[in-house]
Amino acid sequence: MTLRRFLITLLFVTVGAGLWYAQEQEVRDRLSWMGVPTWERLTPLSFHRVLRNDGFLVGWSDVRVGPLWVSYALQVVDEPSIGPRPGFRGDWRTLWPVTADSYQSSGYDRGHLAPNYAIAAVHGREAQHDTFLMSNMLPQRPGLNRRLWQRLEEVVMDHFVPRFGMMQVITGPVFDARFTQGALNRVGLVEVPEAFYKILVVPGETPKALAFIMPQAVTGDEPLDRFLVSIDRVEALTGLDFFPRLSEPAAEALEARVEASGWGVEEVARRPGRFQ
DNA sequence: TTTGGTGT
Repeated sequence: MTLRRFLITLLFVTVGAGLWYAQEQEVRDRLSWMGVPTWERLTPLSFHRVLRNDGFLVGWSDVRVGPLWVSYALQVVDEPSIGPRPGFRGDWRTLWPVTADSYQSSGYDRGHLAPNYAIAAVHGREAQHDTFLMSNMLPQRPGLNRRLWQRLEEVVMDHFVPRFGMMQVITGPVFDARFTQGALNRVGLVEVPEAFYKILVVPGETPKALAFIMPQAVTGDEPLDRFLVSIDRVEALTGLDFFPRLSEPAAEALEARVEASGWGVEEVARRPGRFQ
């Protein structure tokens, strides 16, 4: 009798775990392309766990006390209706006490990784709410956050997405490898990145990709194409492996070089920002 | 405000 009860319990647990796993895979496939980023070599600095949000995924590091990447899809929206900006909020899933006032008087902005406007336009109000979780923030210098990065976000949604119809985006931090410049440089508990990357992919038979790395110290008026890099370069600086399900030849074709032809970058590289 | 913080 007890054995039978045990076997029935085991059956339920197995089926439940299987259903959870299948659903998790389905969500991850929908919010990423060719697999979520993973680590090239497993070290404490590259280890992360995946937080599921409405409209985007976050690769959360308990060592950096911040996200290592976010992944989301964008598509053309004819008449986006954007609700007002909700307030910043802590995320209990991170366990770390990072709250809305954690960056207070630090000189750093709470910089969105998954952006408010684009996520709200494409994925709706609940998703917009999730972009204001502190697990989606990193300390960003105002000149970068409000100016150069804002210009890049605007160009993605207003130029690249209409040009190609849809786009997969991965964005995140680059940390300084030097211990005192990196691991010890924190706002509260959160490690301050030295730069940020953004990878844009147009899926298809011959996928196209564009990658940028932008440092903290910018004026904000720089042309965007000054910051173009290869995906291999981003992988070397972050220790992450992007698009792990891509075959070796396809990865080589997509990641080894800067291939900006067809994107029309020069048309938008000097487009001015909205602020200041 | 398609980004934000500071000081009142």
